[in-house]
Amino acid sequence: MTSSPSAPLGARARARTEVTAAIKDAARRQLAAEGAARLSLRAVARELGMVSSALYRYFPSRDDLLTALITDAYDSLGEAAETAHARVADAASLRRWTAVCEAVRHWALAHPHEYALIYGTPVPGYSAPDATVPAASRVGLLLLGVARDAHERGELTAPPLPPELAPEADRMAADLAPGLPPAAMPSLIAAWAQLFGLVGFELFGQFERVVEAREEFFRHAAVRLGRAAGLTGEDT
Amino acid sequence: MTSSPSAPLGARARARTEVTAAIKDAARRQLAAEGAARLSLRAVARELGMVSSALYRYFPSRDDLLTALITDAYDSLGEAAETAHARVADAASLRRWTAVCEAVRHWALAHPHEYALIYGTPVPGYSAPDATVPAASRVGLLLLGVARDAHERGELTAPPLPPELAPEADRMAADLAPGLPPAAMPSLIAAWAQLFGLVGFELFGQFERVVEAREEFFRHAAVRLGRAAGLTGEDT
DNA sequence: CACAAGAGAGAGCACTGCTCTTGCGAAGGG
DNA sequence: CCCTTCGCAAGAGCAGTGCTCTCTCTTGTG
Repeated sequence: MTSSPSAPLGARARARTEVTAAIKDAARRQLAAEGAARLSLRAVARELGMVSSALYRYFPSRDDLLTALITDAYDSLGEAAETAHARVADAASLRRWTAVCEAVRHWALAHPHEYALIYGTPVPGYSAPDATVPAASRVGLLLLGVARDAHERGELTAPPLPPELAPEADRMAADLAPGLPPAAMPSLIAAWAQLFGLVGFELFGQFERVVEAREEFFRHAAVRLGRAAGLTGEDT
Repeated sequence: MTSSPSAPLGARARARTEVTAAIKDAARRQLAAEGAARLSLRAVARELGMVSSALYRYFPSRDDLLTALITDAYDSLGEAAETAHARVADAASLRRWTAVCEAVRHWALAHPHEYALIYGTPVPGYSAPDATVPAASRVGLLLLGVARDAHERGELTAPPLPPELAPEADRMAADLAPGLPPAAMPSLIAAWAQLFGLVGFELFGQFERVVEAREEFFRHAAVRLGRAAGLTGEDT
């Protein structure tokens, strides 16, 4: 224990957090330049003028460094989506929905390797060590929030639901979005996943020779995604 | 050149193709067990009782081995989808659509690492060296084929299209599916990408604590995906 | 049958993640 | 104010990786 929290914090601890940040920065640079597969602890150490073994004082393993980067990436994407949403907070529901979708796409195009890190192949065997869960949920929760507002304004109509999906829909609503009609949940969750299908395909080259007018294509797809999720009204 | 094609083929060439196949088999086993990141040339060689340098007679680099596995994976998925489709060749369009979707999902669940290899993060920097294109297109073309049949039966209604997307839609129809109404193309392409969003999210753990009744959820989502793509009629 | 071409072995280079030991210097208690 | 502890970095080293080069021997083929 060192003194009170968020106070002086001890010169030693301060240095530690600084070095930790420097390591993450260098790692993020390498990640952006070369991708997660080529991220090397030794190269990071070299860039910082330290020796590789010294890094292990800050991150017990390469995977832990990656986990830190993953959480940061989720947060960065979540924040980008949230600020984009805030910028159109007064618009109609569908407009806000597409704003979030486009923010996700733009962030992904701007940070392809970080996007790959969080929505591509899970890197080490697999992971997602629970600590990443809140950060990972931000975009999904944001979309659900848009839907909830739409519901309150009467701009959400749940599509018909097959009876065998009713209990699952009830559970989803109870767990994830109390206040939303259960029948709307499956479509919303599906739209969330489908959004990342669109983004991932564009980013990972699947649209090569298939979709040329990417911007217009995505904008249209986002609107239709919102409609499929139950949003009504104009996309002004 | 050795003799006529597909004839005796020379005992030497035969041995070569056999060893090549054995290498790919061993590599595929390792891929399925450990994932692409942990696939090691030396381990493959060990399993085959050869020395690592001998492998380079057959694959000039690790990435070339991976590329071969990628093509095989695309083909395996494509074949699975095609046989599943053939099995319901007489059913209504929407039923055939969902059959393909479910085949994709089941193949992915059965071959997670191979799915990750082709639809996850591009492994080495990036690749897709054109040789993979035909294999990679099979599922997409199959879905377009379902749509074309539906169109001929009058079971496809193109959704409204914003005017700025019209030229792109024309190009898509001309390049990918002559015989389909251009206005249907963007929705079909989007549905194709969105299908893999659903599958990828389930496979990569994004549905943890979110979707529990995966089977029912996906079946419903696939139907709605087909409807969003323009398919009408029953999903018998 | 002679011989070149093909295939495998082995050593070695540069690199990786990670561990363990050693020395140093600053932080903090008596 | 001294002295001890503790955090930090360095270095050597281990096991593993992809890949190259050279050498040898087998084997199919003209």
